[in-house]
Amino acid sequence: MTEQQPLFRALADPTRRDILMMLHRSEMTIAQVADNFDMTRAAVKKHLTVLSDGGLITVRAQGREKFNTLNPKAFAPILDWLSYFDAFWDDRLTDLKSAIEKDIK
Amino acid sequence: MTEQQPLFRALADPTRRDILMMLHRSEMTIAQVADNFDMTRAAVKKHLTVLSDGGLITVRAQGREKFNTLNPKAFAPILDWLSYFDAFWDDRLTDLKSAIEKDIK
DNA sequence: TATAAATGATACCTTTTGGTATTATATGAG
DNA sequence: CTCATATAATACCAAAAGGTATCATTTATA
Repeated sequence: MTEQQPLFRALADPTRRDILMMLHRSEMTIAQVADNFDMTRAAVKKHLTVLSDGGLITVRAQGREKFNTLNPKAFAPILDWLSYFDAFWDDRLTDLKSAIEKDIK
Repeated sequence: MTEQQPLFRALADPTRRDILMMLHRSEMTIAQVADNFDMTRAAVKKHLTVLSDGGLITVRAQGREKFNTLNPKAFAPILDWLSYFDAFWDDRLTDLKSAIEKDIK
């Protein structure tokens, strides 16, 4: 079992979930992310570190800037975990299946 | 937007995720849940309260006991939230779609 | 080179969180 | 009724989390 705690922890804070939404649109430097929040860059940097620890973002240095990029693959373990609760999952799968089959026709 | 913070918060603790796994098998009283952990009943009760706040379990009183039951529907908002990151979602959908199409043949 | 900009690294503070201990209340069994 | 059992409620504690302030380091740029 891969360590899932850093991932769940990373998602537990609303600021961090907001950051992920932003990074979904485009990669951003720390300063750019910080501009969107009413807190210091240092605080935002801490959130980015937690997101990185959870594998949710990757960081690329370019000159004096650091570009933070969303890593969508990191969400997979959450789906895997959710799939354990198959009563719920089955309902969703059924919906999805019928939607797709309809699409195929 | 329904308040999703209590839900994400409830999932952030490993003990609480373990409790959900247990309740997936069958509903349990507080004492029964507590028997599975190396901590006091009071501590377990707190975790159950957080899970209840997140809508993940429902509690039914029967005599002097309280039966805690998993509420799988509460997971839905997480999937909704995940679906926002469609790059990830599309991959999963693609896999799912091919699996289903294969099944149809 | 001098200086501003972007980030890194600490130290520090306050609040929240996860936990215990203790006491009280309600209910089931003799 | 009496006593054990299941839970509730509260106070308390240590550690983690979220945040600020400050100073150092690296990199563009005038």
